[in-house]
Amino acid sequence: MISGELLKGSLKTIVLKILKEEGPLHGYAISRRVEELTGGRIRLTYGALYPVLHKLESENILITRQENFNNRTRVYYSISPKGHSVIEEKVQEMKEYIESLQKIIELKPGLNYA
Amino acid sequence: MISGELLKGSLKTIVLKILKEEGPLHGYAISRRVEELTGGRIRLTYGALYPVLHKLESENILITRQENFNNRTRVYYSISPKGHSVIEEKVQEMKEYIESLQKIIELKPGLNYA
DNA sequence: TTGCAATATATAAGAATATTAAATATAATA
DNA sequence: TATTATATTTAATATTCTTATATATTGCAA
Repeated sequence: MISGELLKGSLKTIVLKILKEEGPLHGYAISRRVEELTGGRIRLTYGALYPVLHKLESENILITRQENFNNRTRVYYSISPKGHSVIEEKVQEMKEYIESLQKIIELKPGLNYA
Repeated sequence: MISGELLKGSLKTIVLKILKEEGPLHGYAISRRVEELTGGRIRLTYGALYPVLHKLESENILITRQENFNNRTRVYYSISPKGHSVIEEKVQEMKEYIESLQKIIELKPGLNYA
């Protein structure tokens, strides 16, 4: 698995994008979906995931709906009207970030300046 | 500029890859090179950069050479023998991470499961 | 039928890592 | 002369993640 170090800062964008395209989903399902999409390489720990979901809800970026399923509570999250523009920004930012990282990762041996 | 949030966890790999391909370089030059490569989108703040360089040196991943240039001290960093294998791992990890992020970012609207 | 894995959410303690700001100092340029 | 660029360092603070713990049900296998 990819070290959690790299995940820092991306978690919010990952959650929002998944919810935008495939929501409403509950926390556990988001986590499984990310694992599935990335071949198990990215795993969202619940200690990080749920606090992020709660924060996004408190910021009115996500809205929730509670349901009972087999006596277990499920909290379904989806994007609020306000949330959509936030997601577009976050996704755009991540695309630029990925492009930037690729320019560095694909560097070939160059001149040595010293 | 890209929010620092995303940078977390990537900084070390960025520094190591730059030094591998274009080192030896001093801290200030590393920062400028990253800015140049990413069109100003990634800026390494010195409060983050120098502590990382010091840490990598203390872990024997980087080695240093001090020089005087116009009465200013420059500390040139380069990769130690031990460092090369560390870099390969880090770069490979980042490649996989980028691939994983792309799978999420490129998601198209799908079935709504709820 | 007993125990384990999977499902489902929540939160506290701690570690790691970045930002911001402040300090220091010289050279080059306007 | 004042500002910008060069060059490094460190402390205080904020953020964000991991790990561990708690709770509780369902389904499957031994």
